[in-house]
Amino acid sequence: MVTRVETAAATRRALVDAAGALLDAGGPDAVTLREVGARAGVSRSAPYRHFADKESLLAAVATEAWSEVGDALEALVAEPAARPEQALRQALLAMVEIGRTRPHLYRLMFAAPAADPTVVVRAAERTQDLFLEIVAAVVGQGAARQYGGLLLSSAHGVTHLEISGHLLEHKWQATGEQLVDLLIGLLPMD
Amino acid sequence: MVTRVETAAATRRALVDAAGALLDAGGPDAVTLREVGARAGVSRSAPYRHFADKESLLAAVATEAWSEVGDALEALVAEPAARPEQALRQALLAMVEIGRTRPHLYRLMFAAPAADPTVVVRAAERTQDLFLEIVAAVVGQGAARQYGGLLLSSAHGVTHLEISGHLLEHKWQATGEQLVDLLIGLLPMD
DNA sequence: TTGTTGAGATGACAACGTCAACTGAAACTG
DNA sequence: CAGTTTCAGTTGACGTTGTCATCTCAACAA
Repeated sequence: MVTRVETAAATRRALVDAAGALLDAGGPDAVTLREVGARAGVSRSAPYRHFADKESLLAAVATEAWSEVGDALEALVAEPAARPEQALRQALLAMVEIGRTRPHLYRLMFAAPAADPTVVVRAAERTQDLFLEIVAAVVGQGAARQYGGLLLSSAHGVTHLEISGHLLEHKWQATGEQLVDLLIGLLPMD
Repeated sequence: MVTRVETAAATRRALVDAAGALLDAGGPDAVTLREVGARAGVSRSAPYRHFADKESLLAAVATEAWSEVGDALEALVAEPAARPEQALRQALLAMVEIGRTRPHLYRLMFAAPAADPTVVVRAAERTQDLFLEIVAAVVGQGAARQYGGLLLSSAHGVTHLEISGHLLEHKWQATGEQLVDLLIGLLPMD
């Protein structure tokens, strides 16, 4: 027996998945409501039963991506972490990694704030709370707040520059990993 | 006497200016070829006499923006610069500044690489060469290449995070300026 | 059973990027 | 000078897109 709310939830899932798949495969322009609907097995304007408009659908995709990053960080925090700076390194490289494997999704996560940015920002906030914990284990509770902002910004900058083709390796002679390591080396250890 | 090449050049200028103005005023979605043409005093498909397509027009806007940043850096390099780290600070804060005043243009400058990214990248290359000089004056010629990549990435990350609404001040208790100063303070002075 | 609800389908519309065909004046050629 | 070419610009049209109004119909409530 399939209830109505069950099929509705399943459709919503299929819509978000389809949008994400199209985004990965062909970039933002490839995400059309018609194609999203087709892949989800419904028709072109069915998404309007689940999202206010196209922007809201994309916001849902971004929110899920942030949640996944949050889960990864949560795993890092949960571990014993003999070497705190190793956990920090993994956290920063996780950003570089997702940027490389899913650049369009990464861009979406940092897209221009929507009319009502609360949904995406709230998901990002949890992520940054966890990140703050990881940083505190390295530089201490007191300095974590300022260094956390710098570390997050730098890792994002490295990632975003790299997927934009602006991190010219022949000029800087540095990969994303090397820049992350260089940054961590500059930190005052607690 | 107005020659044909003169009016053509003038039209091209007007098109680029109109596109930039529309971008600043209403974001990427507000830049339609029809409106660009109208503001430039020509009609909807006139831009195709000057640019291959809409993407090429936007690439021209981005290229000009990179040139302006390059000019600003050139002025910094030309000065005597009693304190090299002050020049570096100004260079980094220039990125934060343009991001704040013209966020949509800033995003365009770091947009996804086009099919043929050579045009934009070449303009960015000059900018980064100048930036390399400024960095070398602070950390020395040898270390400039690795630290330059880090500094550029970090400043971009701070700026991009800020205009994306993801640099949560209540969490990190740090403005863009403070993060830039913090980063500079970490550098090994030559 | 009958009425209500809400997910989905369909038709339609305006706006958009883009192209083909056309126009006219400047620039060149003899 | 006349004839020809070139090319910036216009207009008409086409396919695609996001979105809305309307309709359908199965799940639920009474």
